[in-house]
Amino acid sequence: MKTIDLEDEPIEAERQSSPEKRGRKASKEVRRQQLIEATIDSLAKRGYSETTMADVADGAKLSRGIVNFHFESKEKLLVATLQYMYDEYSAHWRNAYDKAGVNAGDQLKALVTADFDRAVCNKRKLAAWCAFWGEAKSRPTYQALSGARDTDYQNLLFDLCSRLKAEAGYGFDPHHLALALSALLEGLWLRLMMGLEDVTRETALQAANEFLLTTFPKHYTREANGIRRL
Amino acid sequence: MKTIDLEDEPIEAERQSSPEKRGRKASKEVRRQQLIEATIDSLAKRGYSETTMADVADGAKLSRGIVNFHFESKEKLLVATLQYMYDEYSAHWRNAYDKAGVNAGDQLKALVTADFDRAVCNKRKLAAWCAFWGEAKSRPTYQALSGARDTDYQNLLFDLCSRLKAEAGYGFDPHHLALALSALLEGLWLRLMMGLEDVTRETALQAANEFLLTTFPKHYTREANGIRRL
DNA sequence: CCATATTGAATGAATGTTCAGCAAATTATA
DNA sequence: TATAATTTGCTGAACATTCATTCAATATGG
Repeated sequence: MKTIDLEDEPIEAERQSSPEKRGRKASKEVRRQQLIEATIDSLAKRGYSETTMADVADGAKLSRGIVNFHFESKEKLLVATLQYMYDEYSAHWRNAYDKAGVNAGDQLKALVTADFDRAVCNKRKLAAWCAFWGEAKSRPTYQALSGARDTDYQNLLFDLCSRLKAEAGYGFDPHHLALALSALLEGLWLRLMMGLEDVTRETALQAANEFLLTTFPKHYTREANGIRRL
Repeated sequence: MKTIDLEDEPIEAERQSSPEKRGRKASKEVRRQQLIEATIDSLAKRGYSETTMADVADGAKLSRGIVNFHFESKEKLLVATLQYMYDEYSAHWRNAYDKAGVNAGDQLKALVTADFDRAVCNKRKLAAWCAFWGEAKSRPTYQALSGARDTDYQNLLFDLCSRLKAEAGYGFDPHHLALALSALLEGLWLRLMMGLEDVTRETALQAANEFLLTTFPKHYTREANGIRRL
């Protein structure tokens, strides 16, 4: 009855098998990317505190000193990795938003759906995000980048809540609701990452949709497979 | 217009200034507790990866070897600390629940309010929780204890959602809604911990109440200061 | 004194960083 | 085209540091 939880790609998948110069001598950018991917792997597999330069180098099948050559220190590698994930996530939701048309209901639904897309929401990435969250409080450098749902995202949610409220005369406070919504999404990510219970990408999305349904009853309706805008 | 955000107690507050034997030779239990508090301090101040035995010992104003004497290893100290926070949180919500009477609406409101009580929801504790979350995925030992909102809590939320639904004929799926609610609470904690934006305990609680209001419109009503059961 | 708690220096393992040297790619020269 | 010179990417051993753990010596309270 439950779709055999789509265990996302194995953590160590050969990701960039593109024929880009592999053996020796790849371009600076290719190597940096390769090392960043290896870092995400390591964060996901061993956690922040046990991610070592050696493990990253091994994961990239390169020598020990390589990271200090392309990045300069472990700290800078980690910041670059976080920046990469941040940029990727931003591009992802902006893209979903742009494709959603002009209707606020559609736009909000698109944002929520995008959040549980395999591209950004898989064990590997979620584990890496959480590793950074755990260190963010005590590291100013991480703090700004750790909240994937940043100011832009938050403002957009607020704008959408306000528009839906104006359209249907809901009684809620759009500020509080936007905060609740982004917290809900992040909380669901956390649950997914923990991997306890039987929470899967599907159930998480259903829970988020349940929120949309009960909060904006005049905008959405229950469908066989998710929700639909009225 | 905004209450000067109640910056919770300073991280290094002299917590147990009780005249319990302080100088030399305290009982086993007193020392353990003292070291656990120092561990929470360190986790909050420096994060998991930079929490060292030396820092814990210094924080407790004791010598370097002390932790290995009372706990046995760093690992066991950390597990004991997590267990302590877990027990404390559990006792806190159970207590709030027991005091809430027999009405499901009151009980749910009590649980949500308890979640933002200073006793369990302050920068120090939230930071410590988050430190563990960041390591939980890669450490089976932490995994079970890291989800403060455990199976019992989740089941209770489900039960309450179901009862409210039965009382007022709401259309939601109680499973999904209970998941959404617990994720919302955890997500708000995460936001509070990050300390970005202007999210305070008050705004977080308001956002959670906004959720209750819109989801259970027949049970709660907006009040000057929060919500009230109808 | 005896049992127990505590100290703090010593130890050894783990790990980030450095760097001299090597090799592949690229360019210059004949 | 062949060869030399140079740049650039990469290696891995050596080094320095940090840190958990051990333990012999010491202090304390009963």
